[in-house]
Amino acid sequence: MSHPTPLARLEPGESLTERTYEALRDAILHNALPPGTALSVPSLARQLNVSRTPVREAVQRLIHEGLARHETHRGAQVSAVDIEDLRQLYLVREMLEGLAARLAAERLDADALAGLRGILDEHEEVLAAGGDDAAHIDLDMRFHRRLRDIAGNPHLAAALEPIAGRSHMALHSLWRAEEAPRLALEEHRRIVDAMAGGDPALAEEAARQHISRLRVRLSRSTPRGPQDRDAEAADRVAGSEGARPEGTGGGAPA
Amino acid sequence: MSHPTPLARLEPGESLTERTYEALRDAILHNALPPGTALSVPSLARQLNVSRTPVREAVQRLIHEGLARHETHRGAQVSAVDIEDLRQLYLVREMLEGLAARLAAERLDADALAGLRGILDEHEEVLAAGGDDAAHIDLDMRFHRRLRDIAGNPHLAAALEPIAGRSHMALHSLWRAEEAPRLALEEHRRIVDAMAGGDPALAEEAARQHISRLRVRLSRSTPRGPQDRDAEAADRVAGSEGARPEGTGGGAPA
DNA sequence: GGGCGTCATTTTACATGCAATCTCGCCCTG
DNA sequence: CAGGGCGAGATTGCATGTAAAATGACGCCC
Repeated sequence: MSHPTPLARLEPGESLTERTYEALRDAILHNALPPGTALSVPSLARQLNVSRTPVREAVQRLIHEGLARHETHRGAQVSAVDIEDLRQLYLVREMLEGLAARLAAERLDADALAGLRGILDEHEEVLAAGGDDAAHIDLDMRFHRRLRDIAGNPHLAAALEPIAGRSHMALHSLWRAEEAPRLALEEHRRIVDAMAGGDPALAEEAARQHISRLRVRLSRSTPRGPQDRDAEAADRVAGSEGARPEGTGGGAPA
Repeated sequence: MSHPTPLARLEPGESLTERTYEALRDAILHNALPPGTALSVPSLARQLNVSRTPVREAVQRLIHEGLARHETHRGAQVSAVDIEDLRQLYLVREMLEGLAARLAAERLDADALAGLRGILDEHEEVLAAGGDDAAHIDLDMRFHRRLRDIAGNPHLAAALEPIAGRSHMALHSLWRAEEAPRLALEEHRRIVDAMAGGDPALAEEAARQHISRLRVRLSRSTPRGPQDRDAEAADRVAGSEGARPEGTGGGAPA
């Protein structure tokens, strides 16, 4: 059996456009269509056995969300998220995940808490079973997606979704099953604990620190860092309780 | 001369899809297509003298950015941003505008500063000349858009753009040329002053307070506010210098 | 007179046609 | 053998065709 297409068959349900979009999106986020892959509309249409129209619309949606890039008369290709992109993405994510955690903490109920804990437990199992990178990234995505669902602010979710998506894309090429996954899980736990403890401000701070540390680890793993010095220091020092509400913080006043 | 269409003629330049999108977007943001207006693809195509394809794609883009809503087999219509939406939008905007102001302050150069000050001056003139709501809203949009351009983070700009767009849509139905425009201008000035003073943290705080106060004024003008009490108090007290970096802030730790 | 089924119209969602444009490999030239 | 131009094929961008579905008006029956 040959594998001319890495795309999952379209699942039944919504419109063709919607299903095509989801198939492509999942393929990209799971790295089945790695960055740089050309997204030729006619070719995808043939592979998925649909006409070009829904594929075209799905690809445009991907472009809007930044999962693909577009050049006139040259078509689309899966975005490459480079280190600088990721750094900038994390700056935005830090604010938004913090807000999401705060709102989610304010609205937390038993079901929501159980759902989050369930994801954490699954995550723990995956890590214990030996690190499967893809599985870890998937659980990371599910955790954060669940969190913003609980937050109950659709505008926040809409803003955060593409940013989180692009962040996760980059992980496929950056994470080599080191310590990072375990650190991430620990930090997820800290967020959930703050939420369960009924402390929205602490939850916000924990979520911000989580992203902030991802950014710092990124800086460490790459020999670029100009002004990342102080951030690294903050990461080394920061305890588990909400230190400065500033999280990343700008420089001191002139 | 009859006005069968409130849509500006398509401006020459980019692709038809792009120009159609911009025409529709501007019409919505300037309230030429008020919330609830049906966006029938064939009808718009006739009015704009293009085929349905570019119109369809433009409408989908609007939907994606939240300027229009979509129901299956029922087409799209211009979104209605209600009070609750606006409150939730402001929560997100507060974080993002704060980040934008901080980043912009860090990257500020003479040109950028002159550009911002120019907008402020124009704004002052408009207010002095007597309040034209539409002109004010337009300048407000231009100010914030310029700010995020200066910030130089495309991911932030992409996240903020639709949120700011929807926020501004709502103003058409909410602002009745009272004190709000002047307050907004004063707060814009405070942001720019902090940036000019080389204080990114203060700029961030000023931007957050700006949005936070918009939200509080919103709560005051509508008899809803459940937990807005403390926010109103904060607004009354807050001085011009960066008080708590928290801005809106959650409660104290348990 | 009011509720209900029916039908015409309109629209969406998808399919396909087509010209202009781009890419890329091949061949010709020096 | 290197370099440049050329042409074949593929792709984009836009236009249009079409079945299925929804809406709303109309008339009919009770």
